[in-house]
Amino acid sequence: MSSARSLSSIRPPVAGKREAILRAATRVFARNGYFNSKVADIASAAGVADGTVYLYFKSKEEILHSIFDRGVENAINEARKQLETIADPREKLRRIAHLHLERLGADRDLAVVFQVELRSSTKFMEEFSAAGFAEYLGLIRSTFEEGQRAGVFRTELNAKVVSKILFGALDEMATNWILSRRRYKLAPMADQVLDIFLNGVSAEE
Amino acid sequence: MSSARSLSSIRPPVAGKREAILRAATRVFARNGYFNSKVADIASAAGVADGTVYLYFKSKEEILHSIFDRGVENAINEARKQLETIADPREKLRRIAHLHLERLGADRDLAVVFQVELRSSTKFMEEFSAAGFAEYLGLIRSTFEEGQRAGVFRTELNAKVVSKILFGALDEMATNWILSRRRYKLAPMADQVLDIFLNGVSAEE
DNA sequence: TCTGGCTGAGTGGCTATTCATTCAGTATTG
DNA sequence: CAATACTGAATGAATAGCCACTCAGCCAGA
Repeated sequence: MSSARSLSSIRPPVAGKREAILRAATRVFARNGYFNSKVADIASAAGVADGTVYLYFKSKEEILHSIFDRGVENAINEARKQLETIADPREKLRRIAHLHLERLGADRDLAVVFQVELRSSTKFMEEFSAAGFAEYLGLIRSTFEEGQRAGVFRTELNAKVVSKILFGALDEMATNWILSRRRYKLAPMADQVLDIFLNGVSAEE
Repeated sequence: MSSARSLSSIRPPVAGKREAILRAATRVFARNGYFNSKVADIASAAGVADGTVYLYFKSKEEILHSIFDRGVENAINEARKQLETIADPREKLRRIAHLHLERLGADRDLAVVFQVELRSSTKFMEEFSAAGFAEYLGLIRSTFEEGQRAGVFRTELNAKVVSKILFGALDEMATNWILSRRRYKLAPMADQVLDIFLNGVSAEE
């Protein structure tokens, strides 16, 4: 906390602070849980004073919201972009699954926040699901429907249910990965899930 | 609370109160979330004084633990019992899935606590998962392995991963059901999940 | 000197837990 | 049988500690 006068000013003049707080909050939330995390902890982890947090965020809750919003937005954008270059709906789903697990597997703290902290209350989840989550599920669903029209997926299946199954399976992989003390790679699980999933939903050849 | 002198003594001397508190707590946690629920709310919902809660439970957290413990124990016992009467591993898995969704679908408050409140922090989840959750996943896994030995499921699949997929899919059905404002029956989803799942894991015929 | 980003000690509100007290009901005594 | 003492479940007011958020000023750069 003792700020070296000359070095401290090297920091990027204005920007960065909001970002630093978000990153610090992700780490703190991941370690202690949202409700057990003190704003003071976040502030000190970010290297700013308590009050500074309130210059960038209205409340502790808004910090959590921001983490989620940024995360989902990035994920969806990235997915949308990559899907454009793929034609086969099966490969599209495989791509989505990979991105999903790669992203979470690359940042354990972020993963904890997404898999655990964001589900702390129905109120949270309802607000959140209204926002980006539904859109994400929708992305899976429309890809699946595309495959049904193309004849590669069984048409008698309910696309809504199917998309939940895929999402649920991936989600469980992520949650289990977090809770496991064994350190393994998360991303490769995507293929195992997709293998079973595609086998289950594919039309007869 | 005004105790009619003669009638009050008819009440079961000691029991009942603990149960009432657990039920009330389930409702209160489901509505407000664990961290936003006051012990005083639970007490008044149960029709007892604040202090009485502490005659039956060491702390607010222990109440949550108790709800979980009782729930998982019941679920596993019931599942084990029913599985004895079934031979076909495919039917066993179907049975498990049905029981899973029936149980949650029958008690929305309990479902909320299980799907949302119990995941409020890694600390909780780690403690909990150590206990009953792992056992539950194990039940699915051993059933699947039984099917592999019997030749009805593809033997090259990793049973651990497969059980997570099935659990994850069911879990997502339950969570979605809770968050949906649409009122539909949860239990029938089990068949849709199993249809795809079994199709995905079955050995060639 | 002025501006505005930043600071961090202090405030107010909140709530888990405690514990002195009450009071049925039950045993003991005369 | 009546009077008395005892027991412990239940109560709920009081406590103690916590922590999100505020704000009066500080300081660095222009």
